[in-house]
Amino acid sequence: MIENLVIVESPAKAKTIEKFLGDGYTVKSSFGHIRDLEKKDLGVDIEHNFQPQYEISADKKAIVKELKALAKEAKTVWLASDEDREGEAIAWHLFEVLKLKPENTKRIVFHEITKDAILYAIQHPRNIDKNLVDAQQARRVLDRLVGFEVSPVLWKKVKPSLSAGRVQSVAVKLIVEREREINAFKEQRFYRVCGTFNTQQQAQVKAEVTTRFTDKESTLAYLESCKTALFKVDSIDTKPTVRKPAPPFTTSTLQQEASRKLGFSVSQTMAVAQKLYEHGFITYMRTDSVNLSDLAIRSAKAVICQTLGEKYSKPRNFATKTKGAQEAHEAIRPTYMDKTAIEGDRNEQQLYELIYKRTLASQMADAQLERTHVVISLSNHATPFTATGEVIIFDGFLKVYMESRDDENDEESNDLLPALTPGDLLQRQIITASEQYTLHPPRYTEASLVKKMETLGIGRPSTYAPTITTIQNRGYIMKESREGSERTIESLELKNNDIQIKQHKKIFGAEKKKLFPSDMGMVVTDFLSAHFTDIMDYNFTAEAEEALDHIAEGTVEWQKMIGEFYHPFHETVETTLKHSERNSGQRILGTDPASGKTVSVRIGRFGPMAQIGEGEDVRYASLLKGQLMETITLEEALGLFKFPRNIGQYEDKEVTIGIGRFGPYIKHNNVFISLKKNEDDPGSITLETAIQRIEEKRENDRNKVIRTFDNGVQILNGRFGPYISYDKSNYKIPKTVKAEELTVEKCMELIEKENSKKKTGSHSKKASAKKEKNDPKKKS
DNA sequence: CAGTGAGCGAGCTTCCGCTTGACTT
Repeated sequence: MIENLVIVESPAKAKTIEKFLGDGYTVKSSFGHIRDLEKKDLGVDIEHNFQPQYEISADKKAIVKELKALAKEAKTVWLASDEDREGEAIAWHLFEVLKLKPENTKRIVFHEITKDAILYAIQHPRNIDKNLVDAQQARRVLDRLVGFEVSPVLWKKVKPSLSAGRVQSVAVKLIVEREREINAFKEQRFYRVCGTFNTQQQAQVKAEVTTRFTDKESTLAYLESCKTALFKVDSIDTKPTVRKPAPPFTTSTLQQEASRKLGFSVSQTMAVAQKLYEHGFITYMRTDSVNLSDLAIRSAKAVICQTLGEKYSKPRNFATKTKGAQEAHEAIRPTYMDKTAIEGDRNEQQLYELIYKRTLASQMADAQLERTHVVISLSNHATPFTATGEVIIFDGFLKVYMESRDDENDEESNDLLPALTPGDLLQRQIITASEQYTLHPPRYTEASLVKKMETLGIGRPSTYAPTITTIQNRGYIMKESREGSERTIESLELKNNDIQIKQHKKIFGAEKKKLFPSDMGMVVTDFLSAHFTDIMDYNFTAEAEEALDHIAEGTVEWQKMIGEFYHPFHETVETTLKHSERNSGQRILGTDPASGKTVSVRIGRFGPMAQIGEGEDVRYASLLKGQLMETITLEEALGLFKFPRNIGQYEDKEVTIGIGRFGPYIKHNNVFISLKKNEDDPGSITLETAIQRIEEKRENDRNKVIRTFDNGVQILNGRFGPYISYDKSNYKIPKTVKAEELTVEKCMELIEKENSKKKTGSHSKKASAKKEKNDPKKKS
């Protein structure tokens, strides 16, 4: 017999709370939602007022069984899921599934995991808020209807297995639209003029001309004026400014900062944060709130006063500005502010340090700065130089932490300007005019996409990372790094009385881990935008949220809201199925000069391809990585048909260059070798480089086998280090063992161990259910 | 692994948000 059963969403939370509550309380976790709409079918009975058809999720059967048994013998069941729409629904589903009785069921909520907060919650139970539950049901049903009615339209009109949804389709659209902005961007060349000057006291001042010169002639003319000009300090403007610390982390801002400062992907950030959370180092990592508990604010204050002094302390609470924030949790912060560092691997330590500093800084005093703006005029030209300097009067929070920005530019400004007074004459040292190009809008990174989605109110802290993974797995977008191309840049340098023209090389257009749309992403976005304008509208979610609020307030019935959306929506689905053309994104590029036939591109069964001619006597070629149907030229397309191409002989065997399913390759003596992605161009690779690749491949193959035993066991070198191969299966080697020292007996032992582990694993229902769920059908 | 792109039809795919492991060639 147990006295009290408390059910929360997260097991880590359960452990902590159990400690606070002590004897008489059994605290268990539901592991999130336990029930969902039917997995296979639509799961919504449209005929009967959109009645949802729920089933216990396959991976929750065991936990439901356990909770049922415990609930049966408990005197009181406390439903302590999160205080938001989803949490309320979880409580209600638990109530229904566990067949709880109203008289011994209590609903409690707390936003912070402290003893006081939990004891207070126990003192103030309430009932399940059915209106809030209904808002969740409406949200769930809406997403199901959109996803499961639009996706099949794509299967018929574009390609099987594609997906569409309220969140993912709009996320892809953001990437597609940005790519088109970039393609439409006309870059402009200009000259940026910078100079260094000396004061009478030989102190240096760096200054810049803020107006841009668009051509070389006017730039040269300006430099000519500089030759003979007198430079005079015209005006000095000094303004005090304050800088305020950023609020503590939410999921979104943590993902952004970890990406900028540590180079983490959003899913990596979440995985590391999960570890920190499980070890009790930080509070919950999926949150949209910037709120800190009183306890946290007090202990931050104590730490700041003790280590830095009282003048650095400024306790504050931040207001959440994010659209649709539900604020069921605190901001992400260290559990204990006096813990400046933790044990763990490098990533964990780095992320903890980031969270620690951000939290501490948020409770610190503003930084006091003084910004000085100096105008330096020329005696013979109207366009002045300006110099800016910034001096920190009081560093405040900057002592600890400084937020990074997406558009970090390397333009240096003077931190410190020498003492100047208006009328001072300055001595020109070097003046440089360097050629520059205006920059196209930046491509999204994973983290900046999350930021954009958050401002649009699309997606939730728990879904940002999975959504980005999904649209990559579906092939709508790719994360890629691209090497830019080298350009020769000119700079005009005025020194003494000479103007010298110098040339140097600079890389342009390099991209690091940026999001690019695929042809499929573009075709699907265009198709959906043409037929489902409302769902593809960036405001769709925000408007839906507004309607959900009315349901939560109890002023609108959830089925009414769904009905108003569904009927016109379903009409659109039907007419699109009936009337729209199959869409392959076909584009006519022109005519092939050799044959006079039409050259076009479209998405075929195996992806984007180019085609010469139609009907009989047609030739096909796959597009290369990095080529887009939208931007490929006729010449580039024709180039694809020059393969396979013989480039010579090596060891009396032909060397040919071809393009296959996995991109360009070298074929020699029936061996295939991939070209190096960024170095080798299939159109121009020389025999010499090809031979080098062949030799490299041979060398790698030689190194691949570390050892072969008589019974067929091999120790091989793989992408992730050494591993054991036996009977067509691979087995990992524990980090504690050196691969070279493995004996055949030890190998067999490891194989046995791994095999027995697998057997027990696949017996559990949990494991097999998972397998169906994730599988990005990519990779081979 | 590496040349593919017909057409038919069966049977499958798909959403968003809550939660963790399991699993890595």
